[in-house]
Amino acid sequence: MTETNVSFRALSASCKTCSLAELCLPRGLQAEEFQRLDDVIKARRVVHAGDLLFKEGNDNRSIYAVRSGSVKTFAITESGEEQVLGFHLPGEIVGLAGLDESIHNCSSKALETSSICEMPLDDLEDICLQIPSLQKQLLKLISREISQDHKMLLLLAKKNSDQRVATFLLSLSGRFKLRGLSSESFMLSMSRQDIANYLGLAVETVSRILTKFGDDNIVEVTRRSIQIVDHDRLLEVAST
Amino acid sequence: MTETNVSFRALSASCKTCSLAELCLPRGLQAEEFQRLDDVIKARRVVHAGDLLFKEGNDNRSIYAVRSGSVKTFAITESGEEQVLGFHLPGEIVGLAGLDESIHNCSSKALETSSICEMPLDDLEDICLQIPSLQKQLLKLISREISQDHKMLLLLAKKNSDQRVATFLLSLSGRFKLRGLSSESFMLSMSRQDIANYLGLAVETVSRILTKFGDDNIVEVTRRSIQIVDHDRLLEVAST
DNA sequence: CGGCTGCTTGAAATGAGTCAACATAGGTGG
DNA sequence: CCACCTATGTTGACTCATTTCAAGCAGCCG
Repeated sequence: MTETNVSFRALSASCKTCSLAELCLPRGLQAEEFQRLDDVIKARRVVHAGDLLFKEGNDNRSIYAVRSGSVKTFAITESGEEQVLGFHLPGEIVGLAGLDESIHNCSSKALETSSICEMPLDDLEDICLQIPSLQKQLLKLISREISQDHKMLLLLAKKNSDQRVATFLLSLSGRFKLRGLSSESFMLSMSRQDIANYLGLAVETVSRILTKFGDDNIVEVTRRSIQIVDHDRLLEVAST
Repeated sequence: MTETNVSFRALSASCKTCSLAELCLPRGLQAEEFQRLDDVIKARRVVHAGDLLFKEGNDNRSIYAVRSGSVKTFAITESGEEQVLGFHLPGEIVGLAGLDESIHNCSSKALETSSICEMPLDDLEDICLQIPSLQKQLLKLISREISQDHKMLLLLAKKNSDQRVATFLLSLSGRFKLRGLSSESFMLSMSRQDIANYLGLAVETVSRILTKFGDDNIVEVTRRSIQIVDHDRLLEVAST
């Protein structure tokens, strides 16, 4: 086995592991190390809209990589309502919040037909001990998760409804771009209900704002298809 | 060096490290391991109200344990406002969000005269490789941080102002209790401004609600001193 | 072709914010 | 030691953004 770094191309070529890019790419693993990581990963699994990836209270500690499709994570409040905590697109990791107490403290559901890779955490922790750079990378990912949550706290605490929706659209746009997809034209895989829930707004408010953005020629919205027409104005709205 | 587990009493006896209970206690480190951890910790440091522990963009990656006093963490928004992300009481760890990108992505400021232990992350990561249980414990702590943030997202997205303030008081109460302090009677080290900012409310709203809780004989509030009179009613308000 | 679910739109209700004035505590300096 | 000054906190009146309630519309599936 050679000592060359595993490139993004090589990762992508490996069917089982291509969605692990986020976990191992930034530091560049040695091929041997990469193989060890590869062994941990269970075969990918196809889920359909509404299927649960994992459930609050689950004792099966794993993290999941979205290969294709999309999922949402959510918690259930004392009063039984759902709180959407985040949406996860292809290439992103889900389940990093569930490392405590050996159980997941939130649930995850597929928004559409999706392909998912599962990595049992016990195994992952073990090879982290063997591959220091992987441990660092895992910590980084989790830390990034916290940063993301902090952005969300800020959004909920300080931004008005226009800013929230604009920020949401820009976040999706940026993440699509990162994965090489169109940042200006995409489909929403989540319902207005999910968006509203996530942004702490009423469905009606989200609907009204999308219509308004449409009237103002900032985006073109047709049902779940989004076309960002004026990226700059959207940016302006998001931070104003 | 004996192989006995380090007890809480032993930890507490160690001046330098007593606030590390949260990091090493739950799994019980061996004495030798404990010594290695102890070596990482820089001497404790006394900070005064308004002093910065660390600053956004700092390249000095460390986590901090609050030994006495209290601190807040906060981020600065694009428009220059402050967003309070959390308050940290004695025995709690600060700075877990800053492991990514080699910089802290939020800042931390002392709310009163406080004693703080600093642990450089590079050293901590190194000994994590030698002490697997410590790695798990660190992951758990970070994961708990995420859970806490999720609770906060839920609060900001779903709860009204009464519920937010009630939840806040109960959170403090519970954390004081956990550290062996009175859960029914305590001092707020943070200003109304900080509370309001944290809860996504206006100062006036926080003030009004505290007054109302006082009128309803749920708590007694005198400036920054809080006495919880009717814990059950407070619980009821928080979740209603 | 219904019927269902998800989305949009309008009108009315309301919770929280804003603005402004006032109160009190703690600190400073004459 | 007292008088003043500034910080922080409280209270009231008014405004407004967002929610709630209610109705109508459109795409989709059996």
